[in-house]
Amino acid sequence: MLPNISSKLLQAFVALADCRHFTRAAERCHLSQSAFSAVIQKLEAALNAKLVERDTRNVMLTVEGEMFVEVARGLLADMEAAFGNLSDHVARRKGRVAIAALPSLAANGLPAVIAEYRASYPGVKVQLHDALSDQCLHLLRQGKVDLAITAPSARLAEFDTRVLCSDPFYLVCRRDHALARKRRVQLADLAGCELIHLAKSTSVRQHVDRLMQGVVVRDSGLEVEHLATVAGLIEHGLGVALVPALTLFQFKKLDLVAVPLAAGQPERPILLAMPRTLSVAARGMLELIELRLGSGGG
Amino acid sequence: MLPNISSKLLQAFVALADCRHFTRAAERCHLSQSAFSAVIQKLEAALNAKLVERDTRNVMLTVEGEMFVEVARGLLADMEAAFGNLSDHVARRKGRVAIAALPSLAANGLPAVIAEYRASYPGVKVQLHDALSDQCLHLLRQGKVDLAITAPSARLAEFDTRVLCSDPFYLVCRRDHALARKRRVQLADLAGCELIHLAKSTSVRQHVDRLMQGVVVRDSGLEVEHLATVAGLIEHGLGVALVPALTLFQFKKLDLVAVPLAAGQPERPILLAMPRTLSVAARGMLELIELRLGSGGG
DNA sequence: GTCAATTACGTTCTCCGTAAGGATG
DNA sequence: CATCCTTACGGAGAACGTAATTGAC
Repeated sequence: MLPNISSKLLQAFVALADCRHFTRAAERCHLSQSAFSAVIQKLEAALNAKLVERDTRNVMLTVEGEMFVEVARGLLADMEAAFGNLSDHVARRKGRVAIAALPSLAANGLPAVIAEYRASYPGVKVQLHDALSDQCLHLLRQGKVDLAITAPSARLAEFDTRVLCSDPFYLVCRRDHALARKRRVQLADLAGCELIHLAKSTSVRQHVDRLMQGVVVRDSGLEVEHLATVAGLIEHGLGVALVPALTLFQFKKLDLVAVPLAAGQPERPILLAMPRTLSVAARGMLELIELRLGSGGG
Repeated sequence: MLPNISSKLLQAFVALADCRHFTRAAERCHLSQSAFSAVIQKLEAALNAKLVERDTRNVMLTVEGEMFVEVARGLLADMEAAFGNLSDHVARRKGRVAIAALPSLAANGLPAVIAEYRASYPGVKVQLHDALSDQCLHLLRQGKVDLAITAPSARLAEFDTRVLCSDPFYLVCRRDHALARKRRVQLADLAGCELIHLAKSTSVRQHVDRLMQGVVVRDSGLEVEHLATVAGLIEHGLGVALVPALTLFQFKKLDLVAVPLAAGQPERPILLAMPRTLSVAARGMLELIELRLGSGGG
């Protein structure tokens, strides 16, 4: 039905309409005059309409030509806008990258990366959501963010993931606790301690359970949802907890001590999760994040 | 700046976006699968953007691809609308023809022609202005009409004109006038009559002056602007007049006699005047008018 | 092993520039 | 006769199809 019209044909016709002169219009299109003539004929054939009245001395558009030239201008403008827009996105002069990240990373590692990215690509809007891992995943699933920096979860299966870095565990206890003085603690040191747990659904809890296989602790019976609660419980002498380094900021204001585990213990991986296709802008951000925050890089 | 994008490329990409499958999309475009693959690559190269993520097993658009496919759909829709519209005009399924014609022709010859035209091309709007020759010319110059059927005028030089037919002169007189009985009158018969004149600016007057060269008439001193006035003057016995047949309708209601001039006398030509370019619809009307009303035809 | 996209390659067609032709003022 | 659009023609490059290749499941 629709004939094969190219932007070149339209540009040629618009040039002719502007110049009303084959030779000059041909120059404007960087074509020989005869090639240009052929282009116009091809357009007329494709549209099955005479667009130009040739008088060998005068060039004038037919009524249908006048009608079509306005359409052609519109189409070319649309094309140019579309191409420019796409080109802007590819060149990262435009666009948006939304990131969801665990609060600690959002507060510590990411700001520098975002600043660097914005300096390079000031036209790209960067959005940052600080959220706990569940919420990160939710935002990713909703398509609200392009990248999520979060802890592992079974529900990440539908996304592409890669390990960004890993997060060592710390023992958090009161200043007067027996282990508070040590520079590092062994898992065996925890034998007999009362451990305060997070809910079984959390990835932290699952890691801790794995770490503590074979170590006998006293059952505190305390299993709560929020780290702030954990902190309060510890502060009141109800036990100790094992938490990843990136959550320690939740304990900072209190008079508690965080002691790193001895080297060689499994750490909680921090993942970069993303949908299977990324915008150019998001891919750039991904690369920068891996470069600056990845285990390999800085 | 703008790369050469053709509707074929856009259609191919839209087909791919719809099918998410090279082979099926290729079929839809009536291309071999390899040619289709090349088309997509060409589009990507032209836009300098990766539009499709190929997995050999899965085809999925990139973010930029999703962005562009909507644009492509819009462009194609615009093209199709533009092409359809143009095509409608060329096929005379749409359009407008406006005609200005002398009242007598508008009332007598044209209605049948217009009816025939509308039966053939019911989508084309036909507008008819009945107007005296000056007004016809004015409408033509304003671009309000495509065709004018009118009497000669020096100011028609800027337009294309062709003779449609010619308009013989009649003597108009009272029933009791000496010449009222004759079946035809010779110019010499008018010798000694009092001739009532139209203003010198009118084409009728110029014709009459040419006809009457060498015939001596009595000077009535009456020179008026409107034929209705001429009629009134004749009715009251103040003279006679020579007028073209197509103006006789202005005398019909009165008790006057119109006698044709003897054969062989110059007649007033009736012209078809038009701008140098005509729409397809107007050209069709022009041809029909010449066929039905022209001296050669019906 | 099969399905599906890409690459390889030869044919055909299109596009383009040079040059000759023809119409107009 | 000078201008300017069209036609003629030949070579370079693009487009296409067939067939071989690669890759994923």
